[in-house]
Amino acid sequence: MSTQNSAAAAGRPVLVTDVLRERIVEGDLPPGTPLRDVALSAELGVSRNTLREALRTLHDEGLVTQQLHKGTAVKTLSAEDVTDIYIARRTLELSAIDASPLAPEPLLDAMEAKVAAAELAVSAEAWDKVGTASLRFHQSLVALLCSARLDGFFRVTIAQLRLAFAVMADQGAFQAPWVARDREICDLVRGGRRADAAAALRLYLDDSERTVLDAVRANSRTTTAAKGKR
Amino acid sequence: MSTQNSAAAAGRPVLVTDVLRERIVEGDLPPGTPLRDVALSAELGVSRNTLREALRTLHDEGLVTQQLHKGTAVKTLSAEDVTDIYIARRTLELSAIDASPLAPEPLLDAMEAKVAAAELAVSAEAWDKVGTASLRFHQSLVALLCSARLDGFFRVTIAQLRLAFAVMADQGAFQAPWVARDREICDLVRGGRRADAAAALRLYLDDSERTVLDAVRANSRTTTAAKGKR
DNA sequence: GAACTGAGACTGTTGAACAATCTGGTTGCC
DNA sequence: GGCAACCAGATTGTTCAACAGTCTCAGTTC
Repeated sequence: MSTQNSAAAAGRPVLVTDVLRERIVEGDLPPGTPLRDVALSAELGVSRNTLREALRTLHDEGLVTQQLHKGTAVKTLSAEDVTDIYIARRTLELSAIDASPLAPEPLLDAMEAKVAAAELAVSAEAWDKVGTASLRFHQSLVALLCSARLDGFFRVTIAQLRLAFAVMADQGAFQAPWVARDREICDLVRGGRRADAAAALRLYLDDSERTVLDAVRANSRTTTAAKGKR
Repeated sequence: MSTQNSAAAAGRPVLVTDVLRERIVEGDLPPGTPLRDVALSAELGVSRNTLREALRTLHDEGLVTQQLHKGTAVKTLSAEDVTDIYIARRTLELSAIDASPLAPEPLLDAMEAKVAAAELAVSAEAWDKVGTASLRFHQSLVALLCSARLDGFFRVTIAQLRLAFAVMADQGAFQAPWVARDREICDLVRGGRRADAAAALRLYLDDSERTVLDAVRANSRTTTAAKGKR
């Protein structure tokens, strides 16, 4: 009766996986950080085997890299990863707009609620929360497709994208325009103007990809320079 | 994702995962089969912990179900799973046709090669191979999107679909028309007639979904009846 | 300065052990 | 006879300790 499991029964490995995933996508464990199983298992109070299971799941989710006998480390996104992720985003999000006329009303409401939440974060100037809130809107957009599998894939993909966010310089108030564009897209979808919504989303994703790519390239330059200098 | 490095650097857990996945999608281990770790680890010559890691990966891939303290079993697809999977198929495959004009030529050649392989299986009357060969064509279609992540997701999704194939009555020569339609779609894509290709693929997936749904429903009826009788 | 070498650290994997939980059958009671 | 409590075996979830294989890196040697 020590720790009540409020939700459905979850084994320890998934608990540990959730903790580590949170730390990684939140930037607490920056890309490149080695994840030593003996140290982590001691810190989290679980056995090495349990921790290894968690690391394997994170590997399957693309959040960490595993090299035989070299261990596990938080993944550093390459430029190819970013373009790959944005192909997936365009595919799913544009398809979702296509399918929006068939989507049940509650899902559209949920989508609007996510935009509102993002706007709230902006007006509260909680810049560290804005990026996450915006991504939640895009997640709810994909949810219009009504496929749990696509939802899960998109969630994992977005988590990977946050690996890049973690190393980006904090943009502060410069994040507000993204939310305004989220609102525009959301309203166009709700208004049934699919073509306009798709066009706006396309531009949005192009701009977003460019921004993230620049950040990733800048980061890779500094890290390789640091390594070279050493 | 997990089965990429054919050459070296493959730990035992991924080896075991590959073996079990193969047995499952090949129908060797039919849906509902319990996977007892102690027996399996002995049979495969690995420790229980190693086997457990493999089972977790298969769970993450949606090929098995895991209930706390009730163990692991080969997943039985529900009707909802099938519709879910076909939403994903429509989303990815139709998007791939949209993107086909931008796809590099070698990928289009590879796609055509997969159709030819399927046709070869038909003319050889190797009916047990035809379904797999056809799915490989659809995999190569999605590959036109040029996203490793989408490729991996589609591979996993198709593997789940094969769980349904495994319980379907062997249709023998009735599988030939599917390959003819694959050929038609392939040629339309190569000819740049995207709209026609998309229309043909849409009909194809509708028919395919209906077929699989019927099989899954028939199977669930028999299994529930059998359980009730017992 | 480059190649060899050896110690230490870490990973990969195993086997045994124990607690918690599920399952099916048995007992006892009405 | 039917039903509930219950008990024993089986299976899972998790831990721990151990060992071999491999990598890293500093020190040594030429």
